[in-house]
Amino acid sequence: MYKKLHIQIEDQSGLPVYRQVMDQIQQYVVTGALESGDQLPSIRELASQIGVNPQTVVKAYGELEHSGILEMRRGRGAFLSDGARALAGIDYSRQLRERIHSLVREALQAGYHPEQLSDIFEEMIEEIGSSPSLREAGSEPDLKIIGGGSP
Amino acid sequence: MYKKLHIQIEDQSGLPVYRQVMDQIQQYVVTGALESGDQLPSIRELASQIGVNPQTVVKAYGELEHSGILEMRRGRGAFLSDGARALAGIDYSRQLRERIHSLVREALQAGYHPEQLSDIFEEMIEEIGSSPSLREAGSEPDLKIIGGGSP
Amino acid sequence: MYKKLHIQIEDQSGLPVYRQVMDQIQQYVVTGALESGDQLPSIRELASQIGVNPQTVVKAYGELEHSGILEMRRGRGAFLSDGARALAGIDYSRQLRERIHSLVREALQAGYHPEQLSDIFEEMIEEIGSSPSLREAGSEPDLKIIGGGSP
Amino acid sequence: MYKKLHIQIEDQSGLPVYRQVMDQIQQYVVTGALESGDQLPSIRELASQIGVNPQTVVKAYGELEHSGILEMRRGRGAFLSDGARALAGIDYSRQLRERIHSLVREALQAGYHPEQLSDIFEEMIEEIGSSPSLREAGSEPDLKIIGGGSP
DNA sequence: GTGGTCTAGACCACG
DNA sequence: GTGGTCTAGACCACG
Repeated sequence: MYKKLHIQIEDQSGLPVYRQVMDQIQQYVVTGALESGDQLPSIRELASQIGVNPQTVVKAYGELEHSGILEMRRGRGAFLSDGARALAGIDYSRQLRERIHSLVREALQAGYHPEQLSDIFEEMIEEIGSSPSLREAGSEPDLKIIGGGSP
Repeated sequence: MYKKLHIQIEDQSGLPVYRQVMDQIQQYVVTGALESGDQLPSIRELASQIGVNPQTVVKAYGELEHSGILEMRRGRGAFLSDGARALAGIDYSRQLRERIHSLVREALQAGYHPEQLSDIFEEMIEEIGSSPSLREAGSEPDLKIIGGGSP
Repeated sequence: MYKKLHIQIEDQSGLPVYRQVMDQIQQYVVTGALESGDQLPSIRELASQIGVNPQTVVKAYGELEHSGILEMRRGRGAFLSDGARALAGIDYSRQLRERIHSLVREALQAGYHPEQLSDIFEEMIEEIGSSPSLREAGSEPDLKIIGGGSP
Repeated sequence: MYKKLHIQIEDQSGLPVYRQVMDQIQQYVVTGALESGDQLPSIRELASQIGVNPQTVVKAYGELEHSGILEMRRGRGAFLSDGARALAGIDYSRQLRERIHSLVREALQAGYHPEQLSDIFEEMIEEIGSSPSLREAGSEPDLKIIGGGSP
């Protein structure tokens, strides 16, 4: 009935959990993995999946609703709004390139050698790319369609 | 008498202010813009400069002291410790790996292929790594020396 | 649900309040009165019990967390870490040596002969070491268990 | 003209420096090493000897004056008052024994073996007792008479 | 001037 | 309920 999200929380990052949830959902929208009308997991479902308190998901969904990306329909669930993609922000690939750019710039400035940096990247890509949860679904590796279309 | 820091607080980032202060000072140390023995702005000075309560800077400086990067000298000020660069480097390299990890995870999760991602990285590393500005002007990017030499 | 601590603040001692709190909790751990996994009073609870501002307890708990003795779990409380006893023991033994050092220095400085001092020490050690109360009742001297077992 | 004091400041103790100065002077009085009418070093003299700021000694002398132990005579110096010994407190040897007693009790309770404790004591006594600054003066090892009697 | 501690009170994130 | 961060303001120790 809804699309299963793979949300991963990092404790070290310093970012509030609800924000990490928000960011990752928003990212799904930006990449087109989630589309207008799609149903999200219920608050309880997502909370238990990622191992946090339901209130934390309530907060994340609430913020997304506030920004117009999500619509909570009482008794039915959470759905991506019509304008979701436009609201979710700029082109993800541009955003991604910018993040990589500033990361690389900073690291080289901090004294890392290009080869070192390259090695770390390759190591991470291999490590994460070969993890079982991502390997299956191909081009949309972290999204599985659980039920049908939108309501 | 001390080195003026350009610390930029972003309210949107979700990171606590004291953490942003810590991270940016650490970045100065890692890039070599701040060196062992250098005096930092006083707590009150930095607090008023970035517009926060002194206690917030106390917290940031205190954490840096805990990690051995800073030395607080009562009545005299805050100074970079002898092993500052090495210690900051260790911290930074851990943080860098975490940032790369999240970035890669998110990108793969969003549907990028490992090869695509790898290509973008290599491209960025080559582009930035070959720019001449990094090896010259980049070493003291955001710092002005106020007053005389170090104490 | 948590172990009630009897923390006594001495205004005359010259030691900061947060330090007195730290030292006394550490003492509980070293003597085995508090063990790994035990829950401590909440910050607010302890603060109101000893009549100080919560921030003061935050500082004490924070320092103990830094030294690895305590684990703060957001929304759940403060718990003694796994290695608490070993870590507290290291700290304590350092402090003990310092205290003995000052005491001996002061006494010699005040005119005591090394032999006199040595005699007093041996006398005390023998007197206290042979008292039976130490091996029985002494192990949980100031602690009452509130509520059920440990979490 | 005045009695030279050997004051030793310990940075780790957490006690304010001015208080360590006070305590040690008071101790000299209690043990009889300093007597009514004796002149103390000047503020500057003592400050430079122990390596602290003169204001710190001002504070210590001020507190001792406040408690009636010291008399500051403008332009002449600092002298022990008539009632100094009575005001300085109880018999030092009793006080010393009490400190040793609670230290030993605590350490045994914390799990130290009597032999361990004894070893630490002997080690400290030997180490400090053989230090050159204490070896010379015999029964009043840390006090040298610099000038004559009281004014 | 410098850092260090503490209070009273607020609001947030999380369970 | 729990801990975490921040403010405004005070006073202390030290140089």
